[in-house]
Amino acid sequence: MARERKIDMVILGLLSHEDLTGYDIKKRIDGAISFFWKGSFGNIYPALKDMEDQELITKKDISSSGREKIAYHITRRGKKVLGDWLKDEQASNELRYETLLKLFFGGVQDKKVSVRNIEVFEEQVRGDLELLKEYAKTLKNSLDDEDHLYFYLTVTFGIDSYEAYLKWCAKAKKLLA
Amino acid sequence: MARERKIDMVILGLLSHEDLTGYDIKKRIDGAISFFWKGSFGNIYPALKDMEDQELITKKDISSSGREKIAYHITRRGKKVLGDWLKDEQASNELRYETLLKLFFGGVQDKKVSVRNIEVFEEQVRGDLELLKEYAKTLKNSLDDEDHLYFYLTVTFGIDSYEAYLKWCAKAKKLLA
DNA sequence: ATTTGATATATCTGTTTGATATATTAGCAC
DNA sequence: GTGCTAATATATCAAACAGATATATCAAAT
Repeated sequence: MARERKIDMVILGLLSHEDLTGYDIKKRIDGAISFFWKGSFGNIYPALKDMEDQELITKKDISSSGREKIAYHITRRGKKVLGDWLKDEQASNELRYETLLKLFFGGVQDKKVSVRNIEVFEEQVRGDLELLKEYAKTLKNSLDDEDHLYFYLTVTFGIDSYEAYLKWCAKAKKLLA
Repeated sequence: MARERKIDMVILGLLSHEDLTGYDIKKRIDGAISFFWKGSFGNIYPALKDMEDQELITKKDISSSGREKIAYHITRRGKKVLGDWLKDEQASNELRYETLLKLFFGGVQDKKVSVRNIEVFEEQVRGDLELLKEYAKTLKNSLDDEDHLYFYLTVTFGIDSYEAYLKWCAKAKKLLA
């Protein structure tokens, strides 16, 4: 069965706004998107090749002098595929938190080890939360721009859940003390 | 570079409590652990083979009549590896939420599509939250049992974040209305 | 002049996912 | 007791993904 390759949708989504090179796409994914989805050169470049074969995107050589540069543009077929995916109600939402895994098996070690693991997690979250709050502050004043609105929604998702994480951290440390 | 295979740690963690077959391990992972980590036969069975070669686990044939059955037991070396992983402070915590991806690119479609995607997410979360609350209710009365305590902590993490998700869903739908 | 870091391409190895294949056993309906 | 179905139990395969690496250009600072 030909499984649906999710990276295709990420790329089509990005290309629906502007033409981009593979490298640009990677940078965009590493930005705000990375809070809820990741991508690597190892799947971006093959996906671009495949999608060009399927005529979901077209490429244009925009090399300047020695530097090779290929920009990709979404086709009508590509927009159709993106739209169908958006309208498809099923969505896989997965957490992959090594910290929780370590906590689950925490009984193997001294409680201090678990407390320390929670503290490390707490620091990570605190840092990311600050970043997200910066985003939110900037976006909040331009929610009439539709793209900003959708971006803002994903950012507030991050803020709300990270704040819940921090509250949990405090409770968890107390229970282990 | 020999990357650390996370499924190894899940398996060692489970085997640190009791001897299990590959099938048992899969069932355990599909239970409460699946909220924060997944596993499949496709990586469990190869991992068991490798870890036996590395003498982190030993196998024992417990077949009865025709049915082939192999139980695995953790070795001292295995316990060492598990302990080292628990003490290692670095941990990768990743969200992979297709719903947020769809929302991020929501501008491509009518707002109703995004609202519907949030509603579907909301239903998923509500269902999982109920399950987690069941777990919590049972565990809460036996927190002096260390294993229950650690299990309880991961469960409350789920409850707290899912409750934050639901609040966000309400806000997000309002903003899109 | 040179070194560093960012840009830009692409591939490789290993890991994980999801589906499939194969066969046994237990429980239930008829 | 026969046949059906679901659960048990093994294992493999293709596709997708992650992370590292290779190669080379370009811009900017030293």
